[in-house]
Amino acid sequence: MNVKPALPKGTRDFNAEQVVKRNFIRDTIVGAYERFGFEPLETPAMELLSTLTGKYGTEGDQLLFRILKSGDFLRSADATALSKKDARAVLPEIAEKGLRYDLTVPFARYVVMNQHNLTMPFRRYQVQPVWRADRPQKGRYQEFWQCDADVVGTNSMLSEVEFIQIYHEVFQKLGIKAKLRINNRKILHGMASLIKAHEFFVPICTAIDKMDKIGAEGVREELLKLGLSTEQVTQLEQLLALEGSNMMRLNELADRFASTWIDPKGIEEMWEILSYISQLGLESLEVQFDLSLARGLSYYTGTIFEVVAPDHAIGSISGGGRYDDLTGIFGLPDVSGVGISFGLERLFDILEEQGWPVDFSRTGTRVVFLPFEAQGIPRALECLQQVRAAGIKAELFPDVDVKMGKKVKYADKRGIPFAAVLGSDEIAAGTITLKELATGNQERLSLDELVKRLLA
RNA sequence: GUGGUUGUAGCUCAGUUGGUUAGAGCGCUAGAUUGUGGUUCUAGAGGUCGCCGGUUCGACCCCGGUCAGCCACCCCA
Repeated sequence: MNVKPALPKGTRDFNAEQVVKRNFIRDTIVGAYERFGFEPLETPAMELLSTLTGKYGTEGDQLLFRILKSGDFLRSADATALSKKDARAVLPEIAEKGLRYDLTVPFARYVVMNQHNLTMPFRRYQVQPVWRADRPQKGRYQEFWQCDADVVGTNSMLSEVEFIQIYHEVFQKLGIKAKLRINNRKILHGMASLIKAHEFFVPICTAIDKMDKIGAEGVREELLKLGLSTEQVTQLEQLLALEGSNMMRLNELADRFASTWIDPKGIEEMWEILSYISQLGLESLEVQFDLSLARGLSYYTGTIFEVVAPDHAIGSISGGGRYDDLTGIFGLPDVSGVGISFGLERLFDILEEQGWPVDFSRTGTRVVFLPFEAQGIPRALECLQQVRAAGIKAELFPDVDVKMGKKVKYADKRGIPFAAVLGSDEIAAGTITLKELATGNQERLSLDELVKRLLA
């Protein structure tokens, strides 16, 4: 009986070319992280559900992949829960582990577990896959890779400033035109308080976040549907419609907050960030203080980041923010953290669309040795040792019985630029015939000459 | 999780109101070419029409279900 080979929904294989390209993105990001002093961390694919649940909002909890207990787990499960056929009641009985949903929560767990061994502020980066039971779409997968960096143990806005510098560096190196949208949850809270509708904080955020998708009119309708009065909505719209530079809008907002005794903390934080980065001259990254940015994981409490590529309709390519109490849930209060996360596959998709900043054609095997018959193999092995010792990627075509035409064809199909032919003539003369596939030119060379030629 | 849409050869796609042996291009294999690939020519292989069930004398085609891709919503990298 044959099973039909298939992949689970929302997962993919990566062939050689894709892996090389993905590694390029990964190396670019990791290189930036390391230059900023972040050190690596890896955590398990699975975490206890007690670690994961409740961190991502009700939506997020539904997207968690749960792992069934081993063994005859139904026998020990609570009978009444099972009899109700209520998944929510049964799940805790039959599953205690889940696949991680992001890298930030496992990081927070790690920080708390290792708090006595970590020197604060603690900075780490982490590049690993995460899983979400979401419905797949373009640029949206059930298994995807995140490239995170986080700093915990400092309230300083310099952390935010550093992440903006990292954004600048990474997108410049990748050649992606990027726009960083930045806001602060505290400012959003202030806005909700200003219109005296703080009890609607979360739905207000989801509504105004849709600004660029459904427009001002659509947002207005959503807000009214929440039960806000026309005056409240109008007041909110005035804030969202503020014009001018980042600083001008921030100052205007500060005035309004001050006149109504609203906590200015968020404003101050944003002001600090914006003034630092204005001195850094980050020309190739557009930074936009955007009051309509209201998304992000539910644990964010301060700064929130989102990066979009304006030339590509693929959603956000990076997100992040500050979380004041993520470690508090695990028993370590008063440790503020801030982090960002790049979505590897979305960056990949963008670069596939617009082209890559480097040429990957020279990354594979550079020369393949083609002995005519078995007598050529010892000579080929000897040559290969020397060629490889010189740092050249080289391989041997192992089957001598096939015709030379097929051997050369192998080189051609693999995209190997050079074929080194070893026949009885060459062996007798102590030479190698080196054929350049692209031109068809070939020349008889000594081994030293061949190495020199391949290094050119 | 909700709605829509697509699913035919390795790939991109045709397929007559349901009627006998389901086609094309590219790719693949072999030969022309027993020390040489890419061009050309010749021949060939490859499909339980996503899967399961139903209607029918008969289903790639109609109906139901299911799986997967894509799109919109929700949310997000």
